[in-house]
Amino acid sequence: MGIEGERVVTDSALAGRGPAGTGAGAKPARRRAGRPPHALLGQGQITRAALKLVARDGYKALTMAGLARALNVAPSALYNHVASKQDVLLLVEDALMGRVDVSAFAGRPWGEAVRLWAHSYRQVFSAHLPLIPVIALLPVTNAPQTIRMYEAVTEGFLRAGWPPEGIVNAIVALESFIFGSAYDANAPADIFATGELADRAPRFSDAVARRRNPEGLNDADAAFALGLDALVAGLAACQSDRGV
Amino acid sequence: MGIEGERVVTDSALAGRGPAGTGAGAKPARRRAGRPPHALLGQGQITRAALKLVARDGYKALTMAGLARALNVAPSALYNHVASKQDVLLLVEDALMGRVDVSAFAGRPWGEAVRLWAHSYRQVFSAHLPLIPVIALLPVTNAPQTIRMYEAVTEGFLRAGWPPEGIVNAIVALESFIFGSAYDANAPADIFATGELADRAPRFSDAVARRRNPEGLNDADAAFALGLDALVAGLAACQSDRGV
DNA sequence: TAATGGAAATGAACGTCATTCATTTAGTGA
DNA sequence: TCACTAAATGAATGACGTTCATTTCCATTA
Repeated sequence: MGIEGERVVTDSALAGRGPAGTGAGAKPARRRAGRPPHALLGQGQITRAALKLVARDGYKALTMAGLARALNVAPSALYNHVASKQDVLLLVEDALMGRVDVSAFAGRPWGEAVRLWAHSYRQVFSAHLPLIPVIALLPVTNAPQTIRMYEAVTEGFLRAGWPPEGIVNAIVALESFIFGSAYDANAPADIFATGELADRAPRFSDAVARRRNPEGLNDADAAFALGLDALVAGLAACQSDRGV
Repeated sequence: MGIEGERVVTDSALAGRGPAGTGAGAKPARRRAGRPPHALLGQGQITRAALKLVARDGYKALTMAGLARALNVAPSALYNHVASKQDVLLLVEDALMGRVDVSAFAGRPWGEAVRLWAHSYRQVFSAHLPLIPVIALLPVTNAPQTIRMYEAVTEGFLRAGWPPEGIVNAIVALESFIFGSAYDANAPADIFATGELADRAPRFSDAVARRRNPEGLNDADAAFALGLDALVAGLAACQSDRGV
């Protein structure tokens, strides 16, 4: 909303070649070639359209053609603003990092802050699994929201008395657990169904059948809570032991 | 090696239509259409060829066409033995599970066994990142090596006195950490380079610069060792506290 | 004011990839 | 012996990411 200039320009720039007259409400409005009076695209619009598209139809629908359609633009127009689809994923990833709640590191005790951050982090990216390789493998350079998050977390660790030399490794360890748990949160309920091979794994099949979770937690949430408790407790203990 | 019947059949079934005569050493040997005298393919051959292809050229090269070429077969022939490329990935995944060392669960103390297993598990799949979504999201049914691994791990937990109700959650928590760490093991060295935005994240940039690892460990190995120690210690502690 | 250069759009085309289908051939069971 | 099925080829298809020539508009400069 606000003065985006989009609608005005779109209306005046429509070609008369539309399939059925020039009805103002016509959806598949076409534009003639050439640079439009005002810019239609930008990294911001692309990012927002990608987020909306993924929210509605999932990552299977996030194609350059689909994204262009959502923006009412030709696919090749996107390449004036991003170098590749990877670039789009990077934009989306950074936008999502802005949704990770790091506020607890400002005031709460370390253990509680880590837990709240980890839950938020996992929740955000559980719905965006295809971005996990992007986060885990691509440099954070030029990803301001991502850097902002790391800064807030680091501040929290420092405030809790962590030595700077050990902070990054602790964050990476927590992040690794969070990424893996995000995958697990999307696993089907029957992922451990042994089927015909049950008799070849009697103890495992029994453990799967007897699996019990704390009240109100599903399987994935219970495993995450267990691992997170263990990691937080273990890290707090390791912090004092482990010299540089 | 052994009586595979492959070579013999291949030689006799070659069509004389080869580009340059019928030289016995001709590489692009073509076969005429129709069912061959003896089967050329099977899930075993496909799995082995896929593993070899990935080992040589990586997952980018693991295409149905490339796999068919490695097997000296038309791409469509593969679909007589697997339903999809996902199916191929599943076969490869299960084969790799056979390489994960679970022997420590037979005799060593629980903490040491978990550590050895986790290191082996991470090492195997660090070189096979594209399989992680497959492991994490697809049911283990009809994946015998995978089930074998879980059985061995479960046995180790039971032997250490773990209550059956809590074993699966503990395994899932460890696995999540292992998967995330496998990604991290493939991250570039400069993944945390903040670049131009360094001044907006002074504490994080400082922590990255001052990062120090135990002797002989690179960044990824150090973070993995730290998190694994914390998880193992934390799980051992949680085991007693946490009732069902 | 006219000319020029670059930015931003279209639309056509390309190459890769997974997958399907018609066809051919060989083995198997009735 | 005959039908059926299994297992191969080769051609075709439809997505998808990406590139390129072309067109149009704006901003800068002579």
